[in-house]
Amino acid sequence: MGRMMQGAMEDWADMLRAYGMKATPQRLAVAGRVLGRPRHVTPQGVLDELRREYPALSLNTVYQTLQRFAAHGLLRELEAGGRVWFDSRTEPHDHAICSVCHRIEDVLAAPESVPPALQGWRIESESRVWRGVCPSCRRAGG
Amino acid sequence: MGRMMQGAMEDWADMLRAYGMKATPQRLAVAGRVLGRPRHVTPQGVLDELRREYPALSLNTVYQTLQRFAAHGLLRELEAGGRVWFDSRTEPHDHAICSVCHRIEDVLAAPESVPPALQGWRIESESRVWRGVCPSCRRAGG
DNA sequence: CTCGCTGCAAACACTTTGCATATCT
DNA sequence: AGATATGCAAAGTGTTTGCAGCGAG
Repeated sequence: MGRMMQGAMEDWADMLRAYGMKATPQRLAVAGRVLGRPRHVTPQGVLDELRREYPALSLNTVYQTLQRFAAHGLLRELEAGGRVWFDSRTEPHDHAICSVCHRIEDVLAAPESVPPALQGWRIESESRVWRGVCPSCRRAGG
Repeated sequence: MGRMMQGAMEDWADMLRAYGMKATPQRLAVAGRVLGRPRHVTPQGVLDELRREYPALSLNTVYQTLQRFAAHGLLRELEAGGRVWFDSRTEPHDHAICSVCHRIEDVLAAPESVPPALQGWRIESESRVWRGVCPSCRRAGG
């Protein structure tokens, strides 16, 4: 993402309004942190990152903002490790979760067909998750 | 499972001891309810089922028992809908979750190979989950 | 008898809700 | 001005922990 910060912020403001959301400073801050490059974040994590810049930002607002973004398809919501995560990569893809550092990594694998056992279902989404130890944690002696 | 209850209970007791676990009435009750036929249960759900028979049974004990079973490979642990589930089907398989009735159904699909993007990982487990509306909820107007 | 297990209750972690105030348009 | 968003705090859920007493081996 080569855009300058100021330009990007303006983009976010316009985009929020295009989706019928008010462009508040809090939402712009969250958008600037989360959207535009692939990331996996939790609400608490976003709050921690933004607290220095926005001391009054509340966890509640972060939750609502992320959920609103997800509802508009700007983020994908997923759960892992008993937490909710929001993934800014919107194209279909899968995930690998490290059981040591708990980070989530995108896996761009070939899509596969829905198995015949699911005849009669109306499928809304599919997800594949691998769990294991990531290369850097293996090196560190995982 | 055509066995008689008493016989099955004895089997569980022997199995528990074989795994180094004491064969307490609570564990036998949980084993009898959960093991031996394919089921997806939550700790609270198991407690609800057993409360009539074991009024003093505690949620804590159910948690510990299910986790102990999972640690020995008698159950598979998975999370969905912000809850922990224990799956008594131990062979590799996938899951479909109904977004209306929230039930989890087993999907016996052909296994697939680990994508090349995961080179360098030590893979511990793989899971595929489809979300959608199950046939009976569709019929009911989902 | 001994060690492990159970049950109770409190502690935890994460998420949601209610409402008065502040802010965007 | 009007509608919506924010922040605070409290309530809700689900899970884990601590510990005295109990019970299986």
